[in-house]
Amino acid sequence: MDYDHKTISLKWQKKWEKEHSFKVTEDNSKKKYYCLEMFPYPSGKLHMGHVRNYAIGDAVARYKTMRGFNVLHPFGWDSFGLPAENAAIKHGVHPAEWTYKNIDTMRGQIKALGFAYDWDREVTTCRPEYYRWEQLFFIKMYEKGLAYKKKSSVNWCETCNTVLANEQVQDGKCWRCSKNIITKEIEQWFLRISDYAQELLDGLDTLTGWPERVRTMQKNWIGRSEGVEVDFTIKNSDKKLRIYTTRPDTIYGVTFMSIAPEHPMLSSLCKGTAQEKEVIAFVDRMRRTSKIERTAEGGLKEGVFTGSYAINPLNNQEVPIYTANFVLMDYGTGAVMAVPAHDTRDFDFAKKYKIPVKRVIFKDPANEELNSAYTELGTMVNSAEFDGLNSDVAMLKIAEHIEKKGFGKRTVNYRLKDWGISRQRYWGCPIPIIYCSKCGVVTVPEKELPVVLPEDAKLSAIGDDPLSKVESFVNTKCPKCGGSAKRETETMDTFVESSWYYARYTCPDDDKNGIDKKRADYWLPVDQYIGGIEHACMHLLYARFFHKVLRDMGYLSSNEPATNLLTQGMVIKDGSKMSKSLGNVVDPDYIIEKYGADTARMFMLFASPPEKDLDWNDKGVEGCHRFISRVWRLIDNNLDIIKHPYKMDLQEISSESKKLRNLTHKTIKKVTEDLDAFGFNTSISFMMELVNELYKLDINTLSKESDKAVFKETFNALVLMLCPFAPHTACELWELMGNNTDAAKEAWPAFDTEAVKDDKKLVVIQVNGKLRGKIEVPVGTSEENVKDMAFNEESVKKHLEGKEVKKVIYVEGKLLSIAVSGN
RNA sequence: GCCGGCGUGGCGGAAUUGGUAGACGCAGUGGACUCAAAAUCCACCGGUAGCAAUACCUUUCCGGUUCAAGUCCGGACGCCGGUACCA
Repeated sequence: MDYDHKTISLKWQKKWEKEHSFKVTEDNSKKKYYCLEMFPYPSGKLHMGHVRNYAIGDAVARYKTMRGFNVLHPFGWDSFGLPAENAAIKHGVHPAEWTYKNIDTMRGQIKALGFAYDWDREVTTCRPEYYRWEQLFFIKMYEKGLAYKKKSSVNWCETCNTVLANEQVQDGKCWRCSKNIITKEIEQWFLRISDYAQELLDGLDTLTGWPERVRTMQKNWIGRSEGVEVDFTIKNSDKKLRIYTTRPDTIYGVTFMSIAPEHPMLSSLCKGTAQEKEVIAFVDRMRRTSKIERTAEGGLKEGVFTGSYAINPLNNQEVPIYTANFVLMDYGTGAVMAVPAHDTRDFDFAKKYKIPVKRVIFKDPANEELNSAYTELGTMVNSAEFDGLNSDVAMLKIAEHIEKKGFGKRTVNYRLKDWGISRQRYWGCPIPIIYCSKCGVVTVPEKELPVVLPEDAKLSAIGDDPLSKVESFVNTKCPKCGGSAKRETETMDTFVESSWYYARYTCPDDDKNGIDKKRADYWLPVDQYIGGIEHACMHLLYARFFHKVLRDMGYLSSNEPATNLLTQGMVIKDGSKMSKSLGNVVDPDYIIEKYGADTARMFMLFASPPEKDLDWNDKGVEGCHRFISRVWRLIDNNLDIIKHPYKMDLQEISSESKKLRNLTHKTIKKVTEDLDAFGFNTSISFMMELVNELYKLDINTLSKESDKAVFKETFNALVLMLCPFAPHTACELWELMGNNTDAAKEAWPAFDTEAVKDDKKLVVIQVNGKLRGKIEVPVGTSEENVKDMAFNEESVKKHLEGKEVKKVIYVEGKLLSIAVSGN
């Protein structure tokens, strides 16, 4: 019977669907294993990156199932977001219609690949059954002070009268009307992730199952720094300007100050001075520049003198105050002391505006010319009583001095900013807030949740705070006083939905609290999370934050969402990332149709290790297809032996069979070990080697029952090992081989520790590091005997003639290295 | 600029963590089967010299440590990813 991938795939997919084969429930008698791939945004059709992600996850889930774990492997849709709205604007389809259509298409594709998902747990984030809980969490966060409103800047297009996402800004211009965009300050909702900065940082040490580079990236992203806040008095005023510095040791080298253009003190600093006009013009120009442009890499450092001076509390020196584009209002205090001698940026700025440079740290006190800022440690000078100290010691002493004198205090700062979640968009989760002219900001009562996204928003208005134009939505009653009130018309960032979906999967039907603590605690944390490296900082940090918030609100008990993380590489074709714009996209449907789901999945795992980028190659796919067909033919041709219940007597088997058994068990051992380490590519290559050997075997030599039993044992193991990679083919073969059990539920084959033992070892002989011979020795041969054999080996002997042996090193059963001298 | 990562045949990639460099697959070459082709099966397949045995070279480049380096250390070059000028 020929290998017919279409019929086989369909047969098993139907069976899995009908029987809910991968449905799981909590079972305390088994060890749980929660395997999760990052859920997709339903953008239209599946791309190869998805196939790769889910092929990896499915191999893990199926393998762990066979290893006896109670495996939770769910799937869902991250279905709120900008592309649905863009489609609405462009094609006039309702975002909901567009989204659900895409979900149906993609679900069909996923099912055609035969992944072992528990479809009874499917979650779709744009449905009220999902987002109502998000609204509840938001309200609880608001009550705890974790959600708050503040003014914050956004990209604003004055022509379209709308907020733009960073990706909608192209070269500082609006992507739709190509007009310049400006920075605008508006009131927005924030989640206080900064409250958890220290815990998020400390937690990284516990995440030993995460890639080191993701932990490093998050650490840098959180960016803890220890420094000092110091108050500088303004000359001719009783006002003080507070700055933050991580380098108090350089404070005697301050020659000017820089403050952000948005700094609240700026207008009073320049008021009535000769510079006032210039400052106002500068601030206005900064406002007219987009956020992106202003903070662009390698951007020009510029600023203007405010006309005011500050007094350095340590030496009473007067220094000019500038406003500069590179000082950011939302980090530290929005003001910095500038030390050009010891800070690169300040150095450039001082050179440009001819501000004096004063050195306070020297490496070598001899006259060193300064061509750039000296940022290293050294000896203190020009720093009053701190002269002569090492700068690292001075850093501490000066900080203490500042605190003692009341000039300021030591503080810890984080780069991590609070998470702005307001979006002036339609296709998102409504923020459950009501504004009442009498009662102010009021939360929607729990029993009135969900605040359902109205379906009748005008598509033409989408992109321009659309909810504000749906009167039936906006106008409501105040839950407190009953008077007329207005709803919040902003929706939440879609990163909010993806911050807790993994918890919802544990109890997707819960209608009491959103998260059923008992079930959540059984399954969480996720044992293996799999997804792209691009989510290293944003999604993965938000999810960690949310997890801790949910824990503190009593919804779950664990501290982190996922114990192990695998970051998979991109799918590349012809040297660049597969993308529609480059026209190098390979359609998964075509591959499934031509070669079958098993081949498509196996190639994804075989072509490269999971963390690395995968180079797509049509011919390579054929290689995997050939392998699967080779296994099929081999079994199909020998079914009469394989189906027969032969008994194995290890005393009876021939030396040929002993060799085969040795190879089989070694293969089981290696495949198992590599699967535990996600070495899918090497696992598959070991199976290929086994199959290559089986093709060389002369079946006619299998005369004894025990030899046939060994042959049969090999196929049993091979087919079971194939399950995580090519489940349809493996299940079909298992059935053909006369088994009436489900291969996917069978126990993973175990290797026989006796069978993997070799009775001979190959010892490699090196002379002065060069390979000069190989000898086969029985296991257990003494070092002396190996040496004797090696020194008598012809190929070795001739390299030793006339030379003095200086050193001989023996690595048991592996290598003998001889070091000689002389010619 | 800063941070993180990578560099092995014509190509994707292996290499027991310092111990035979190039497993496995693709492409290629030769053969078997076939009227022929496809499919399939078998063999070869880093470079130079040689009929051959073999010798020398070879993991981006230069240097170091070691009996032994793709692997460790120092430097250079190249590529990829992240990026919020973080005081």
